[in-house]
Amino acid sequence: MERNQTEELMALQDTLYFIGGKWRVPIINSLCNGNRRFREIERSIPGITTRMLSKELKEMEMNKLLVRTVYDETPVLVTYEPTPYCRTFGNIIQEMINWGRAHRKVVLRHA
Amino acid sequence: MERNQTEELMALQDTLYFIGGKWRVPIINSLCNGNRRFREIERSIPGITTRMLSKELKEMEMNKLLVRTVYDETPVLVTYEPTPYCRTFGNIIQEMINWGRAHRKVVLRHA
DNA sequence: TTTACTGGTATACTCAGTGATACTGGTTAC
DNA sequence: GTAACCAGTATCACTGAGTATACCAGTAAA
Repeated sequence: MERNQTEELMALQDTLYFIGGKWRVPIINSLCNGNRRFREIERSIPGITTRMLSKELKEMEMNKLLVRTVYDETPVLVTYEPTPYCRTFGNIIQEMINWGRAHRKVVLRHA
Repeated sequence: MERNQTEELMALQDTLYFIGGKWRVPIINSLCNGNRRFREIERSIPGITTRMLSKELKEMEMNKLLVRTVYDETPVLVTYEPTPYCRTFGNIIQEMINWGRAHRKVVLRHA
């Protein structure tokens, strides 16, 4: 019981650490919704800056959450494709969306 | 489709805002696991400081996530009881625990 | 009487995450 | 020629979430 509680907490904190930060989850969601190009993702998440998006996408590429592909066309075309690993967050994100919908009236957003 | 995507994102960001911060989710989890007293909760979450726990518990009381009760015994006894509202995070937390377990090997914790 | 528990408060600090703004080099459309 | 798109980079500034450490009053056990 006690041991189990500790193990649960560690699993929980691993997850929290991995999706920590303000933008990681919205970006995963955007990719899973079919957005692929930089400006497309940027537009799909109001409030995010190019700087933060760029930074997050780089980290996510390193963490194997997405694959960045540069097509040598003209003009140059870059796509960000979510990996199957990225999609393992589907359940968490869906539950978060469910919660947000159910409690829309309660939460006061910060501007 | 486009409209729907925006609505989803807002629900998602509401949730993220509400459970934002490093300690909120672990505290909810601790309460839901049956921990009730201040030092008990504190011990159940390694790394948290009294200051952060105190701060979070106050906010959570204001947000109706828990009820703080002072029993006028000797020595004084204080309990923190999760509300049904608090328990609505059960699904999200369970999914986070599941994810953490499944990907234990991949994540590198900080410290 | 000294140690350790309870439920916290007080003060000071720090730094990572985020925001704001501007800019680049190339392409296409008007 | 100029305006707007693409995919970003470069600086600078900031702030508040989180850390570290110490402390308090009361109770109780050794």
